[in-house]
Amino acid sequence: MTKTNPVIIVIEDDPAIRRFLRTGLSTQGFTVFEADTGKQGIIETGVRKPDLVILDLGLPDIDGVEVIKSIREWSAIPILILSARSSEQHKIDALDAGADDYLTKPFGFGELLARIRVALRHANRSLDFMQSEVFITANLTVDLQNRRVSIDDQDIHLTPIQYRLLAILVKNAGKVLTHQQILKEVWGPSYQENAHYLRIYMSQLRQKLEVDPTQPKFLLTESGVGYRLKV
Amino acid sequence: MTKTNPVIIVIEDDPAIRRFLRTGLSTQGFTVFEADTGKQGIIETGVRKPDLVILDLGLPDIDGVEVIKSIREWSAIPILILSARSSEQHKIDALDAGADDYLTKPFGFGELLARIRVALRHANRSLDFMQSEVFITANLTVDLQNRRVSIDDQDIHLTPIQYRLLAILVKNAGKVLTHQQILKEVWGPSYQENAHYLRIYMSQLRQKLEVDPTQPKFLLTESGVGYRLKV
DNA sequence: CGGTAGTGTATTAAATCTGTTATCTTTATG
DNA sequence: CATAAAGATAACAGATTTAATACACTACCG
Repeated sequence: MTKTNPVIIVIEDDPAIRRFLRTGLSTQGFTVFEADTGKQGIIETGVRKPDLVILDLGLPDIDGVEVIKSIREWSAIPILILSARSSEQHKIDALDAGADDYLTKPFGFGELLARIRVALRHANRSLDFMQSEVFITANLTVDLQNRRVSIDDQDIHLTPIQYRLLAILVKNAGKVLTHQQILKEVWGPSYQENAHYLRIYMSQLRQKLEVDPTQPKFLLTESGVGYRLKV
Repeated sequence: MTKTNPVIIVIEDDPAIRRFLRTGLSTQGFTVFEADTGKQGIIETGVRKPDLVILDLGLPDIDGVEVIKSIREWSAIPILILSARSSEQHKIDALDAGADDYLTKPFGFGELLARIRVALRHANRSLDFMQSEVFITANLTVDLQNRRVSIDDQDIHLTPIQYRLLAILVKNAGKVLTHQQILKEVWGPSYQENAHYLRIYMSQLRQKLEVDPTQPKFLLTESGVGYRLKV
């Protein structure tokens, strides 16, 4: 799992400011792409799918508000406005068109970074809900984020212990887990003696999840050792 | 009409500015509550559960950044900073502590409103990206933007707590929310013990929204864990 | 062949968790 | 300050989950 840098697109016609932003943001660990016109910026945004757009409102070709609207037609990417115009109506128009923040030139680079962090924070929060890594084998689906288990797209209700047991198996899918490990994780450290509870609940899980509980397809027994979830 | 106004808490020690904000925001359709100290503001926020907090950093009792952190310990409510201090470091500190925007006095009221709209937009977008801001299942419709709940196109009146409870479920539709999470979001951080309040209000919600409250179709119980709104 | 260790399944009582009603208190509002 | 709406609290009935017990089955080995 490699952590990739956040991607930022700078849409700005002034080469000096562009350069200032590029070098500054790069050293802060962002990957920066640039565009010097509104049209170009819209295209770049569509192609690169950045994490954030920094947009100068004073572009030569299109009005900045149109750029905002155009991006908002298909995306909720945070848009941060840079502008020399400090008139209130400009700010209101841009923000209502879908911009997330508005900075008036001249601005401090530290403040810009802080506001970028705010914007990325927002974006990540909404992303949290979407990206749910789901475990799938054959007809079984386990969604640990949403605490949801389904078989053939049909929701299966599990009791807390049954779920915890399945969850630890999913988290270690493919690996053999010893009775000890499972008991400690699911029931707590003081239950390590009662190994038969584990069999009871494993049986219940199989009844609910396996097509033929007597011939388990994924909830496998490793005799004398423990259990394993087949991938 | 079920529609209730968005609630804003103004934490500000200067009575003149407080009055200015109260009258201005009220005429714009917001319900405004006030606090003149940081401590009071934190308490009010916990009790009222507003949609947005407007916070003056120059409070007499506690440092504004501490107020931000205190609220952020339990809630993601948008916080908009008003401040006479225009120093960059102040802005960075506040934004990194968890504030969502920073306005320097003197500010235009129109810009304040626009930035409030941005903040509310963010809050409402937590799950549904740009698609319908309206949640629909079977005969139930929940419009978070307009705070409107209807069943078979018939408006249903919900009390504030009932609505917040439903709203948090809708925002996390499909996901299991623990009692703790719900209590924290709906009643505030100090109510995490009183899990039975949750049951009472869930019961009320079911009475109002489910066809057969004894056989819930979307307001599902996850015994021992929490509740979930079925998608 | 019998015994043993490891395993799977059914049953049930106890413990825990949940739903609902009723009542009292607080709050908003004219 | 009276009234209505909403919220807090207490009490109890009902449902679910868990723990505990019992018993059947298999494979392996002497």
